Amino acid sequence: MSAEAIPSERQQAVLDAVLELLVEKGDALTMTAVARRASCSKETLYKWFGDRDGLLSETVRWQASQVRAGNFDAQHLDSSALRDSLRDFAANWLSVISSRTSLALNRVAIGGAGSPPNTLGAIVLANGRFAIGERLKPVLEAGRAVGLLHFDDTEETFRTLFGLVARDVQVRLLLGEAIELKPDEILADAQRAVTQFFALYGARENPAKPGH
Amino acid sequence: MSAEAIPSERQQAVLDAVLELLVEKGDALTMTAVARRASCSKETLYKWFGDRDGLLSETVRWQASQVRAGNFDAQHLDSSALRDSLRDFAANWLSVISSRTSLALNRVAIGGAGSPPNTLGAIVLANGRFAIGERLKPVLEAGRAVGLLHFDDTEETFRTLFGLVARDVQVRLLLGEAIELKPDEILADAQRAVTQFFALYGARENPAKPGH
DNA sequence: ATTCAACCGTACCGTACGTTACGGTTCGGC
DNA sequence: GCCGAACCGTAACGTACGGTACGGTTGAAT
Repeated sequence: MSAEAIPSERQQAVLDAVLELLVEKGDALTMTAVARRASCSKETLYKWFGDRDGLLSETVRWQASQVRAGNFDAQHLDSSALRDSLRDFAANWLSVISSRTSLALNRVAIGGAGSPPNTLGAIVLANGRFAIGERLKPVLEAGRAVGLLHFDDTEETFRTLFGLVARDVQVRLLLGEAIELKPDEILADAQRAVTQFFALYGARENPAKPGH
Repeated sequence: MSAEAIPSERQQAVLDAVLELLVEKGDALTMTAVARRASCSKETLYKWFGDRDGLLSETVRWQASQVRAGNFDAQHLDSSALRDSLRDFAANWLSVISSRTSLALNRVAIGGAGSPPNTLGAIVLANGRFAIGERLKPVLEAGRAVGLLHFDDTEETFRTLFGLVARDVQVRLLLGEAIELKPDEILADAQRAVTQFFALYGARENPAKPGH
């Protein structure tokens, strides 16, 4: 597979097997185990993906292609619509970073990010943090255009929103703490983050009252 | 070494060698390389630290014992003193999580956090995220006691401050992005985080004007 | 001077994994 | 029905590493 090609159905099945094993075994994933789980030969793995790193890279892209959340349209943008969009984004982001597959992929990417070439880390960043940023910035700027938000630097503003949403959750999960996020907790957390975000960047009329 | 003992000077030299190699080689650290770098025998390594995991655990504790920042006293607590304390905390925390040694240790801990027993991840969390929380909470509560801060849940409040300080920096660094944080940038970032924090939790007189 | 414990350097063992090679099988095209 | 490509299952190779064993050396206590 070249870096741009879409994996065939058979190849997708292999990549799903990789995801399964990554969740189960963590970085102790072996090519033999992948071949056995996917009922394919190791020779095929190497023909399709080049080497172990290529297989993992393709797995990252495959998983990323599955979590693209719905787009946010900038139509009928009043305050509550913007708040809803941001809340949905935050909730989606929280459930992604706390999903077992995302955690497993981030772990192997981080574990291998020590010494170059650091292919996995770059791919994860491009498909995770930066992809979400590019999808959200138009929403923030649309909110600013209609006077609902006040800020200068879109990138900086997004980073603050990112911090308010993720807080210490991602690092704690990556380090193995067993945090269970139920759907309603995720929604409440997302709501809190958005409320705080509007307290910082929202239009000044109707000052928010954060704190609990 | 038992889990509680203080390493001897010779042992500290070994642990420093581990830190060096961890920064250089990442998770590809081998016992042979440690022995060679530290000019000691592998037999001694195993006698002192039990096994590879024990060596890494002791290294985490050793590094953590070196980054304890100065305590914050709650005397003469006016608004600017509290802001300074929080800013110093934030700046210290940013420089710690962006240091090469901390990054290397977090990477190996995260890489091994996939499958139990996850000793390293727990140790890193206890000495990092949770230790900093326990040291900062008294400051927040002292600020609340004198009416400078308004909040209900100390833990929740700290987590928000954590998010405002770290934002996406830690994850991006862990994934291998080459972000250089100069001291003045760290200080400016810390200042921004504290300003935003006071906008959310500060006393209502003198409303802050965040955004840049 | 002797003893003894700690330690260094190195050789060694078992194992596990990435990668390659090969024989057998399936299946679409002719 | 035949051919060739793609693929499966497995065996094999080379290497690298964690962990152990052992002889030699130092240095302090007696």
